[in-house]
Amino acid sequence: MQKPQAQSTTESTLQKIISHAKEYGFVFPSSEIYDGLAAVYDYGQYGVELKNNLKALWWKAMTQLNENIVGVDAAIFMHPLTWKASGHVDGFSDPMIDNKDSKKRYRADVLIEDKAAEYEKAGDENRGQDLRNRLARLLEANDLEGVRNLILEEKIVCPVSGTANWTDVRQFNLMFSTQMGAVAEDADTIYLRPETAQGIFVNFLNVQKTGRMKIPFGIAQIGKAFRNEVVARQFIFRMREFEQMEMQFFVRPGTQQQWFEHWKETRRKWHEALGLPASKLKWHVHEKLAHYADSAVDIEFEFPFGFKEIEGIHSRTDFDLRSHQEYSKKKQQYFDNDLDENGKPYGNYIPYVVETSVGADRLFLAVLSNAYTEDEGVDADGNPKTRIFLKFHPSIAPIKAAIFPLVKRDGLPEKAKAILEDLRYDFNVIYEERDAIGRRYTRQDLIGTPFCIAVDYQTLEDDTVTIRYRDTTEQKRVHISELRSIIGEEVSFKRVLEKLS
RNA sequence: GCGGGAGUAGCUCAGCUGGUAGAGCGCGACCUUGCCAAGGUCGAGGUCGCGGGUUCGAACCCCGUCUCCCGCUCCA
Repeated sequence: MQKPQAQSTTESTLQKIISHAKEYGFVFPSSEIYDGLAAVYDYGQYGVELKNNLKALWWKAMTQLNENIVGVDAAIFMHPLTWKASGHVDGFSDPMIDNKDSKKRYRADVLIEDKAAEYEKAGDENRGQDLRNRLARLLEANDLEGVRNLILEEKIVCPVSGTANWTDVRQFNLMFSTQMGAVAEDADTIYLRPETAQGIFVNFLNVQKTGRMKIPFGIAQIGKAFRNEVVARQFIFRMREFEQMEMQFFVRPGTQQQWFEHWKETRRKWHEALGLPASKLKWHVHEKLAHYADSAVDIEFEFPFGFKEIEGIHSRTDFDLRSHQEYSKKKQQYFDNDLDENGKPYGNYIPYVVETSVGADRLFLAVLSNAYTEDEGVDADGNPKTRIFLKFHPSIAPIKAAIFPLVKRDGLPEKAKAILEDLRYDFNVIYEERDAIGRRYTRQDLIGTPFCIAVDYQTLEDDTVTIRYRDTTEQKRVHISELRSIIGEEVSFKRVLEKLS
């Protein structure tokens, strides 16, 4: 039997990347020996190096290269009121209902609101308003059965099947919850944070005061977040456990638009500096804004399955700090000593916030799919073959260089190992002597190692080695003493970050 | 959660009308070799996703279930 043809080349590209990621130790399905866990993945030996490099590069760009941005690492567990204040408890769940005939799913509240709008359009304002009021009361009381009864009572039918054969109304809360404390009945429900941002907002004053931070300033954080997505798909693009790299920039009210523009441009440049081509990046401006935002734009990358968000830049106004002030009863304000146009201090205010938020796993997938390269060429016998390699920017490659003795005797291994010993404290380098040297080159191509260093008989005479470049497969003969500076120059974060200024 | 497709060795797959599993590549050891997936010898690795059922006998037929991919739905 024939394997079904892939629907399109883009789908098979994703398939190839998933297979490659698994086969060469980048990403494994979680708990695979138990059949895996839906939408959860583990990073393997090379994946973790790549991801760590991406995080380090982001961290450097956001904190150390900005005098006024510092980092925090907040706990995943937070006081339950945090999520009341942020709006996630009320706004992060939806009542859903399915029609059994058409198999279509709807938001139950939307169905009823549409019906109300229908009445109003027909001129029956009272009946429409009455319906809305009843819905509001049911939602307030979390009476899902009541919502369903209301749908039946109003004889609301599925627009597709035209029937009223409905399932129960179910609440899909996107936050994971658990209990804190040893005794469950006494315990409070604790949520796993659905975003890292709140860990920054609740520490705004701690950092501002202990760091003597002056507005405008930022707080950066890298950490895990959790969302119980109804549907998690597309490999590591949408996972239930994922990692965010985000920075909240606190600004004087009224200046948020200029800072929004600033970060929008800065962040896009960062992705380009990393090697994501400009042609594969685009803006997506949000038409419908989240409850906290006054401007929002995504940076989208062209994944094998189309343009999708890798980073969001949001102007969050003072929504979060103001809300935390209300719930915590602690003033979240800042005294601004700078003088306004009238020569008077700006004084007390709750800062506005501009947020940049990258999905670390999405960035990983973007970098991996961008790096995946198939080159048509010929093998040593002149037969056509495909050379597959991962074209990572050297600064983020899991392994920076592999050192090979040309043969496994005559003192070449010892010479090669001495080079390894000299370089390993500065770079992630490996030594390999098994198999023919051509195969060793290929193995390094497959995991994206940018440089291979070969020790041959000439090395014993004059201390020179060949350095072979992954992308071109070309070789150059250099002195051993030059290796540190050649590799160091290529893999330095500076090569990436200097493009930002 | 619904619909469609898939699950056999690390990877890609073969396995006929049911008769208790194979190939290529890869992997490990050794020999030979020495610059782009070389050759030879030997070897490891699979309760055919899992659980039931039918049958003398199931990778294959039936039922259930899990996971992945695609399309819906949802997405702060």
